[in-house]
Formats: sequence, C-alpha cells, structure tokens
Amino acid sequence: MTSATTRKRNPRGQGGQLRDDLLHAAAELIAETGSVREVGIRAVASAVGVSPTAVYRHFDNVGDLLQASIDHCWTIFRDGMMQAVGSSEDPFEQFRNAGVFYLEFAAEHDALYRTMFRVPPDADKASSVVGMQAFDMLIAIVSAILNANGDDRDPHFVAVQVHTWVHGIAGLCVPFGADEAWPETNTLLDGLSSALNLDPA
Amino acid sequence: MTSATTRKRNPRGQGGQLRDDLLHAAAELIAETGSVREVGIRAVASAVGVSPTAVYRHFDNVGDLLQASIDHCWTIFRDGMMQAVGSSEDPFEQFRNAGVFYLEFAAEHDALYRTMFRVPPDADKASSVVGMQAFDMLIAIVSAILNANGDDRDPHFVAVQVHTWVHGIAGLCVPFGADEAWPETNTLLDGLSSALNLDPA
DNA sequence: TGTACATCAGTGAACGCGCGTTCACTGATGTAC
DNA sequence: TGTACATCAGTGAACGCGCGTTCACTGATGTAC
Repeated sequence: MTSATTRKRNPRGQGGQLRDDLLHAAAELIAETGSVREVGIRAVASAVGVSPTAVYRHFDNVGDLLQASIDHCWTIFRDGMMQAVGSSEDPFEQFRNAGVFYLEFAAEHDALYRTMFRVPPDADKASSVVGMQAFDMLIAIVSAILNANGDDRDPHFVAVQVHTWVHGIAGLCVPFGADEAWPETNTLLDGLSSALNLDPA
Repeated sequence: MTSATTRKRNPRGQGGQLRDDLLHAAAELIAETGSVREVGIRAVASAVGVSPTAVYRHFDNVGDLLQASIDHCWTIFRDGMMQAVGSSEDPFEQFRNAGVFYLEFAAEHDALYRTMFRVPPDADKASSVVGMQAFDMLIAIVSAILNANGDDRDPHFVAVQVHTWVHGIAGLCVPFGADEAWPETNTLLDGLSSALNLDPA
C-alpha cells in the first residue's frame, strides 16, 4: 500500500536483492489480503517501490512470483520451527515450544498460513520438501516423548494426530479467538498434549 | 462453465426462483474455484444460463450475492448435520454420524468449506447464527455422551476440542488424503473419540 | 590515467482483456373494466 | 367475452477500470585497452 518510493537502485551485480524483496512483499500481501490470486504484480511491485516491469527481470509471470513466495515462506516456517525446537534439549519443552511457534505463526500470517497448507496434491517440489522437513521434526519430537514415557504407539500416527489437531486450533482461533466463550490458545494446547498422553508420565 | 442456455424464463410471480438458482450456482463455483473473490457475476450468471444483468434484480452487487450464497451454505450444512444426527437415538452413534458428515462435507466442498469457516470476526449475522446452531448440536451430543459415561468434564470445552480437531482433520485430509502415508479419515476419527474419551465406557 | 563500451537495474507508455455495473429496452402475462 | 394496461422477468450494448504483459528505452557502472 505505502509504496517505498525512496527505494534506491541496487548496485551492479546485486540485482538479485530485488528478488528477495519481491518475495517478502508478496508474502506480506498474501498475508494481508485474502487469497493468492488477489495479489497482483502491480501491488507487489509498488510495495517494494519498483515499476511492475521490473518484476519480469526475476520471474516469468505472476504465477511464478507467487509460487516462489510461498516456497520462500515454507523455509521461513521451517527455520522458525527449528529455532523453537533448538531452544531446549527436553523433548517435552521442545514439543511445547514448537506448538506455540506454530500457533503464533498461523495467527500472525493468517491468510499466508492457510495458503501454505492448501498445497495442490503433489505438484510443486520445493515447498513440499521443506514441509516434509518440518513434519519430520515433529515426528522426531513425538518419538522422543514416547520413548521417554515408555509408550509404544506409532510416532508417525501420533504426529499426524498432533498436526491435525494443532492445524484445527490454528484455523479456528483466528475467527473465534476474540469470542469470550472461546478458550485460550494455551489452554487448548494443554488439552491436546494431555488428551494425546504427551505430558511427562 | 457449461452455461445452461436452455433455461426458460420463470412464470409471473416466481422470479424468486432465479435467486435460489444463483445462490446454488455461486456456492458451486466457490467450491470449484479457489476463493470467494475469484467468483464473478458473469460466471455465476452464465452457470444458470442468464445474462449478468439479471443478477441485479435480486442482489445489489457481487458482494451481496456471494455473502448470501455463503449464508445459504451454512443452512445446508446445518440441515445436513441435523439429518445425520437425527438418524439415531444413541449419542455415540450420533457423534460418529455427525463426524462422518462433517468430513464428507468438507471433502466434497473443499474451497466452500474453507470459506465458510473463515468468518470475519463478528460481522454478518445470518451465517454466524446458523453456525452457532450447528455448534450447539455438537455441545448437546457431547453432553449426552459425558452423561452416559458419568464424565464430569465441561461439555462446551470438550466440544471445542472436538471441533478444532475435526476441523484440522478436514483441512489436512484434502491435500494429503492421496498420500499413502496419511491415515484413513475413519482411523483419525476413531483416534479422536478414543483420545478424548468419547467412546462408550 | 583516461576513455570507449558492454552490461546491468530498472522505467514508462501502451496493448488487449475481462471485470462490475448502468441504462434503456423487450416481450410475455395477469388483471381491471 | 374482449381488450387495454400495468407489472414482471430478463436482455444487450456500452462504460470505465485495473489487470498482466510487451516493447523500446535510459542511465549508471564496472572493465578492457
């Protein structure tokens, strides 16, 4: 919206900087606006203070730009997840931190989050590979918890249970979060780990 | 897409029929296409075999049409839910049937389902009232189950837990449903009622 | 050290297109006399 | 029973607009000689 008209031209070999700026701006616009297709080249370009034609120096068309932006967000998501997990050695704390990060990410980037998880079945590779890395982290944490508790359930299945539930909490907290009858996010997270027997035994 | 060019003009006092047809067509287009705003007046009109201008006899503008269509879908959803629940007297069966209906509805009308549950905080009334009726049904069933099991948990909170989880299962089954590593919908539903202690004691 | 030149980042005008909406209209049909 | 007329369902052409994309360009800058 507020175009950065103060933007300076990049020095010689560093035109690629614009590419990163466009990816970030597109992600932000997806997050602000509703869906992907409502975000246009003109809007992205003006957000970084550049003419629409400059976009074509880095992307073939608007679809390319948006897909690249979503891929980019997946790596941001995965990296944030890794950082949240890496902040502790205790699998129970890791689990908690990962859940909190997940829900914060979803709340802050609502539309973007919804778009990321609406992947077409098997199409693009980049984002689904990174998405799998994030999911593998979840499996590892769940596995560590089950081990610590002497629980012989299948880590993969339990991880799917965790993911579906957290995903649902994220999806409904944004519309209903303001409602006074709606529980706190942390309360729901407590209920999840308790119902799924993922608290310290 | 395939415009019904065979459509006949409605008889005198029954122009309102077109209104219903437009609501249905809009809902179907939302379900087929991605999001709400990608559906245009021209597409809806052509889907029912009518000129775009005819829409304005029943709706002020495209926003009106789409909002009315979503409200309309909420009543379809609630009615389907009521029917699924009404098919049995046993609360455990009711719970199961409601869950199956919910997930089928989400799978069949993917984009529409996502749109319905992305309600702006407190804006419109029609759809949120109907949505509340559907949620109240869930609370009633959960309440009956807790009673039957001599379980003293808060029915409202448990209903929220059920809803968030089912919502998450619905949201992830569509993208990942084809993946061989992803569990069956029914398996996830079993896991849910088991983890939340909603099976017969 | 100076200078010509290739390269690079980005511009600005223009295009065709489909959109939402407006306007004046057409033609069938129920109804009052 | 006939007929004039108001009402109603829907049409078709046209508008202004913003979109994605193309094209020929500008002007700064590193580099070879």
